[in-house]
Amino acid sequence: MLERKNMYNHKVVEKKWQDYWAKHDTFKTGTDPKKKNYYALDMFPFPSGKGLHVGHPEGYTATDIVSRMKRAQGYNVLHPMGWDAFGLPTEQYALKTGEDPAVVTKNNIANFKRQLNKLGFSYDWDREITTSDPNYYKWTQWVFEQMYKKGLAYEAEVPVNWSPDLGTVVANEEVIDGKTERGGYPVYRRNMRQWMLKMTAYADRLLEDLDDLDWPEPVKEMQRNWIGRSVGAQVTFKIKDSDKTFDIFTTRPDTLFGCSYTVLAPENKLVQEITTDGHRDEVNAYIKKIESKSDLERTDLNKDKTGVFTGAYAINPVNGKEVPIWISDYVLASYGTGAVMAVPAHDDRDYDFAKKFDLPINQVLEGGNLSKAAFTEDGPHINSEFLNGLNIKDAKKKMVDWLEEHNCGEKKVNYKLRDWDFSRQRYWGEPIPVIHWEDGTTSLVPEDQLPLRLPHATDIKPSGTPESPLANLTDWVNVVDENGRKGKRETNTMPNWAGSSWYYLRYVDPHNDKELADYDLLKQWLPVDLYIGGAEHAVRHLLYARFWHKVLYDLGVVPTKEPFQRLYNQGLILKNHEKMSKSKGNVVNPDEVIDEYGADSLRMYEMFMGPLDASIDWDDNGPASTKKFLDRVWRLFVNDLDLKAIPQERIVDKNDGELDKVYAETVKKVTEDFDALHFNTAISQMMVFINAAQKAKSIPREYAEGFVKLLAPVAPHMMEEIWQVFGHDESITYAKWPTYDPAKLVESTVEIMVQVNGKLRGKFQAAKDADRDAVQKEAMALPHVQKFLEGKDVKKVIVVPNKIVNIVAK
RNA sequence: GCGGGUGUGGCGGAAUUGGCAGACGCGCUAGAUUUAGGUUCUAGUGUUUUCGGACGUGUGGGUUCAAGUCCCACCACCCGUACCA
Repeated sequence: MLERKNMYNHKVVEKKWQDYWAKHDTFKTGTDPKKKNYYALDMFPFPSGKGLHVGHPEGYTATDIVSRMKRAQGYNVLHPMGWDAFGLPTEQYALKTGEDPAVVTKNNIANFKRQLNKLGFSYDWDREITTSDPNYYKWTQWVFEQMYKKGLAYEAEVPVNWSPDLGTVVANEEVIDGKTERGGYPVYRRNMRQWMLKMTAYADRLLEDLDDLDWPEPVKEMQRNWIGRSVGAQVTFKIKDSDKTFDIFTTRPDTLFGCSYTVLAPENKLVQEITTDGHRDEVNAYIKKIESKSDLERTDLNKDKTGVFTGAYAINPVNGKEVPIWISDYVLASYGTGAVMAVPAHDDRDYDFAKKFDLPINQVLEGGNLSKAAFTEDGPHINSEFLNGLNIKDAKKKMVDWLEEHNCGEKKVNYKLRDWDFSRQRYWGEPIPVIHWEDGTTSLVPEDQLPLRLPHATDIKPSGTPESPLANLTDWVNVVDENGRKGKRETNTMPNWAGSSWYYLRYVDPHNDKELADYDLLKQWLPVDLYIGGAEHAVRHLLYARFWHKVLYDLGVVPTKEPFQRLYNQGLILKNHEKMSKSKGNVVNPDEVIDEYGADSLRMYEMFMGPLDASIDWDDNGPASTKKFLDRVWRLFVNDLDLKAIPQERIVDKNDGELDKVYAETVKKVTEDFDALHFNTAISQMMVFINAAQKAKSIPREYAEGFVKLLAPVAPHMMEEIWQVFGHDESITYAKWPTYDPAKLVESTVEIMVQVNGKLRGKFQAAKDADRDAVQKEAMALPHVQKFLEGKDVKKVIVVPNKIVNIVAK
């Protein structure tokens, strides 16, 4: 058999070009001041031990295609990659195996990087960053210190999931039905001193600035709902026979006359102080019982209301009536003031509770049927003295005025958004650079001593207390200042979200050891032009990053109000309609796909499988189908039957016009679709072009080269190779992006559809923009149309120019 | 529960402002080439049919000359739900 030495071999060719790109620094970020800048960013991965799965390359290929197109269109392109390297899974793996988390992380990163490079992504690796690198987390700590100085970082008592059996705090995710996932031990909510970031101080700006962002509307909507701004009133209730008071937040101050009891969160400190002796046992038993419930179980999933009476009474400020104070788990200490007034006549939750515990239901709005359900709609107020007859809106205003006048309440804006619990009881995270001194004061580690390095530890076992494993490292924890004052370092570390809240800034100036990043460079590159990542990050990561960015904006560190101008969320890749997971054994490994079909085929299939934002089932046949297409492209353009691969003879200098229209359509559609991230339809258009080119007698060289450039962002390795076969010495990367002649798109004739009563009955060719009456006449004259008009009166004829004629007949 | 999303052939999907439903691909069927085929090429492929047509975009209503697209009600599935990343 004849050895076809030049036959396309993806293993050889892909390696060849990956080496070429690395050797020539092809993807080094451009700095040409005459060019415009474009920043294409991927959500950086957590380098897990499992390696890349096929979900990762979907978003990465999308930004890579845009980056490659932008380079060809004459932009300086910043397209970096890095590692979200701290995190719980690494810590737990290290614990289980006794390995050093730093070593585990290093190995995982090396594996991820190898896999990414096999996919041919055009990253500027000179800008690689790792969140667990002290040179990086120095600046994460620096940002924390700025927040502390501005009063945005503070300490508070916050509930955590405490597992006494594991001797550690566990993540919500690790809790299943009130038991730990590992071992099935009980979990208790207990309060702990935690570092908090005052994100609520930025709630309004986080809300308002969403409007100007080029983000999917649903993502903006989810963020708005998460922030959950609601306007209402804060009302102060006095406690009977006591000088104590408590505040409640309500969005319905107009119903204050209907308040028949109040409810405190069981964790509310006041509970212990006001509970009467007769009810103490019951109250404490109740608190004990709900300790293992999550917020979600306590509120929304909670169908059967529970609660107990404290024995104490509050005074309704508006009418002086005594109302009982209950505690119930449906009131959360973390939302509002941790206390509510209950108006069972006009609130569903209160209604359920009152029915169950036989509490009075006082109607203060007219309407509904209170024997069946609460009445929550608008109507005239009754039994409300000065509010009687008013609707909700007016009554709210009048009540707020009254409360302010009488010093027992005020208008108040409340947010569902909570301050960010910034402490983790973990080893593998950024140390919080704070020292607690024996005299009760707290100080920051001085900026010139940052980074505060995470101490190397061979034993990262749980401390057995709610503190992190760092508490075991007494050499590190205990400090003495120059005056002999003793102190202890903070043992909490930062959450994984910290490093990922600002990494996109560091890529701009990754080696700067004087500041987080140079302001002028940030000005050149921000905001990020395109940010792509998983939809699971739609709310939290993006909200945290926006918050940090705004803090840095206020500090004058960054030049823009917002970090990410354009955002896009890729969907999930499923297998048999399920999420891929090791336990289900349905994980598709990109290494194997690349080995068999090549990186180009994998990239192309992931882009062709459907819209980028959809969650789509993986088809094992997919990469084979795109390989088949790429092989057709190769054979159409390259003759590799001889010793040396040469362009096919059908590629000629003369243009006979046969492919003019389809080529122009293809350049237009591919360019527009790439910009719009509609890669599946762009690829389908390229398939249409190849189908046409295969049938054509000859292919103009200009069109062949133009097509190769269009396909290069998707299948860069094979297109580089074809480009070289076509006689070019330089990489295709910076070859000018193709253009088209719009005149070639214009049609002189159009096909007119003819309907009778909305059903298609015929069609005919007509000149473009033909006369209305002539088109109507010709449509009605069609024999097949005539058949359906027989014996009927034509009532109306609708003519849509160049498209359709609909004849309405009865 | 709440917030957000998605439902179109056997499968993944396509379809400007409402205007030819099913582009492109997978799979399947038939044929050709090949010693061979997990190769390549050609043709066909929504269901049904008395071959005129009838039916068809999750379900049930509605608006319109015309609905996958707009409106109302429902069903199913997916993502998030604050210490997974």
